[in-house]
Amino acid sequence: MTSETRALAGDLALAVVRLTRHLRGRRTDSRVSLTQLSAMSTLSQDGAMTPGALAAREKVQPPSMTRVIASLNDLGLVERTPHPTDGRQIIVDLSEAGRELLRDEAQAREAWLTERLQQLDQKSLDTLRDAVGILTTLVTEDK
Amino acid sequence: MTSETRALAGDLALAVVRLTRHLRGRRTDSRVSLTQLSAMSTLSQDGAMTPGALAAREKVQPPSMTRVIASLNDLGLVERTPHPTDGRQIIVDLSEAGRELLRDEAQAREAWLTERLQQLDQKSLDTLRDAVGILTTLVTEDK
DNA sequence: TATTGTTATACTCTATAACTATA
DNA sequence: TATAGTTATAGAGTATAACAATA
Repeated sequence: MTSETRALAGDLALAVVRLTRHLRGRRTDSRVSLTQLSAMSTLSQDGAMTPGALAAREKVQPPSMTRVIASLNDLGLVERTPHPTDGRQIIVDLSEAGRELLRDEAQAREAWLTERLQQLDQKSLDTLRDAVGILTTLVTEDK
Repeated sequence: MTSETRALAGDLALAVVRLTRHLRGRRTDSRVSLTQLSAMSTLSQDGAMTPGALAAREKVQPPSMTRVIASLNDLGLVERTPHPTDGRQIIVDLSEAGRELLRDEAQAREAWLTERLQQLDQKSLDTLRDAVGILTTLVTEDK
């Protein structure tokens, strides 16, 4: 049973790594990468926050998030405003263009994956939906 | 329904990308990366083959596979032998050390993930097991 | 001193384009 | 010519270490 779980961990790791390879490699018509979209989704769900907080939510190191924010800022998708009381910090939030992109493009983005999913039966779709919830919990749970 | 599927595709993409980030970033005591392990798994399951064939199975471009094979060769985990009749081709196969690594280390490798999984109930584990099968089909199916 | 964010630097993974050797 | 593999080069995504500004 523990050994089964270990085997499942290995299989799951390979499956998600391989799917990620496809998703990243694929041209999507979207202006943003999955890394950028992930950060934007968190801002949308949890609201404006500092770069440090966003790095923590996304589970990346602060310098990595600095770069993601800079790229999104260059695209006009996020805005940075000074922290009202602490001069060291800044607040990052989605711009109007960022919100619009999430609203209009986010779901149309994964066309390849959507097409694949449409060939599955309802039971498989339900399984994947459940799995997404479980995987999200795995990653979100604090280390 | 189609719109639900589109939403699922977006959620699934974010979930697997985030989990992959964790899996890649984590130090594992293993001598091989997930990319290397993925190629080794394919060699183990499907047997010796040319670099081109391995690139096709793994759905990467040939130059990418060249590098993976070179790194595994440096580690002594795969061996390259000339093709018996076609001087352009070579045959890549796991070495004895490579087989041993897959046998002994592969499952112990994802310690972090295994620990997380052990905190799930049986129903969630079953769901993930089913999901792994579905995800694998998604990626394996020819584009 | 401690904290926040950034800069500097480097490594992995992947790609496309161009090259070499063989068929 | 066409094919298999490699080399050259580049870009994305991530990390750690060192720094600057502020608390």
